[in-house]
Amino acid sequence: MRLAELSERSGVSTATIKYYLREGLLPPGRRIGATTADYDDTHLRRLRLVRTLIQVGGVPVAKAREVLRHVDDESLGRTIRAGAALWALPRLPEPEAEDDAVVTARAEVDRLLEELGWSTARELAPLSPDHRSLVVAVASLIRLGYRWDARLLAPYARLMHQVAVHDLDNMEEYPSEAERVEAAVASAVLFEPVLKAMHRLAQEEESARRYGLS
Amino acid sequence: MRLAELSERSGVSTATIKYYLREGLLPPGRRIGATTADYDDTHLRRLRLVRTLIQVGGVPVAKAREVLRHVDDESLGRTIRAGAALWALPRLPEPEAEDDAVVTARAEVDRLLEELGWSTARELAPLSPDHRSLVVAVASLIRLGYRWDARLLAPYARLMHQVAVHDLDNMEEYPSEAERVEAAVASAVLFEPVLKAMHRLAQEEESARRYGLS
DNA sequence: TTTCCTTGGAGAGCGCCACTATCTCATCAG
DNA sequence: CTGATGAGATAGTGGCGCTCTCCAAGGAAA
Repeated sequence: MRLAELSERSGVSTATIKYYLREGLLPPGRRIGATTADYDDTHLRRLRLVRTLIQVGGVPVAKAREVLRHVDDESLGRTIRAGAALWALPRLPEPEAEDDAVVTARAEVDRLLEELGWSTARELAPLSPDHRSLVVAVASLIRLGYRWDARLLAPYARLMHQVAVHDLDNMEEYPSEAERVEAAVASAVLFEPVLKAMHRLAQEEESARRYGLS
Repeated sequence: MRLAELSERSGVSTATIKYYLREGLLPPGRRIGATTADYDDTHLRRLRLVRTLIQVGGVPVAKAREVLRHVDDESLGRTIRAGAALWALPRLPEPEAEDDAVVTARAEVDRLLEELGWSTARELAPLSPDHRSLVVAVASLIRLGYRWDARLLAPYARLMHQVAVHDLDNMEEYPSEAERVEAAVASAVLFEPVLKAMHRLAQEEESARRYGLS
């Protein structure tokens, strides 16, 4: 199919598609003439993934390119490939300074991981952007005066572990390697809005049950 | 305290504080002279909340102003006040068109709520931005070819309900009304990064347990 | 063949947004 | 008196996701 058709089928303007091509988010079409290129379903699929990353996931274009580079890197094994792609997703900004809140937060997070027995997470702690994010978020809570210690955090973490078990069970359904890596990225990005929305709906529901709607 | 001290204690530049004052995110200080105003701990506390909303929560300035307006609205009862503040938080953009994916997603979400017995969420569905967000996110999943139906979503929703129960238990610890409303907002905004980070750490952990680190 | 529309490609521009720099003028401390 | 500091207002900056405009070369319709 040509650019115009790709645009029509995806609902993305040709100008934007050209932009994505330029930015390397979408591989170029197969050239079939000096002024024409041919796009296929893989382009359509990739375009939808790109739009999802950017519009739903709020992933900046530069980060999306990095993520997709890992997704396409066939030289890597499955776990590493998915891991690299996920680690390239954007997170909270670094803590500006190693202040008291950050130090306390780090200690609590470390204690939490120990209590949970998440040995891999503990080993990877210095490297993992997720570990850092967690520390930053907990530090913010502390700075606002909410005292969240490992004991309070642990039940949430255990619930998230259950969620992760579901995730991986679902992921294993997909037959090909590439689909599983893509599914890992898509679920990481799309699952957050889903969980977020469910979380707030659950809060509304539970709050209405406890206190009514007044 | 004066502006300079507020700036120093919060780590936010005086220029930025002036900007927040102008934008109405921070109430003006008590004027104690033609060229001086006095700020107190409530300003410091509010400033930290504003920074958290903007930097950690990624809430745009205009939205933050709206949220805070509800937080400060003493004419409302507790549930409505917290609800209004939470509903003012930003979400996924509206679906561009009511296409097949959106229709299917809406049906699945409605079925999910019924299956869960979340009657309040069902009543509020047409109004709730969270319901809409959930539909948009599920529609994206569908558009990407992942068939998530109510049966698959339900376990996640039940887990989120357990999380919400914890949230409200924790919230009840706070003595004053204002603190509880603020805590509701702060936990909605800060809890998402916490859950997100925990979710990804849990995925890494579980994935390493299943497949090793190779 | 001629005419006109479309294509790929590339640069510049736009609109939004969160600041940030600068300026003015009034104070107030030493 | 003087120099620093404060409040207030305006204009500017930098990043980002597009979007506009132009161009030369095809390719299709008459």
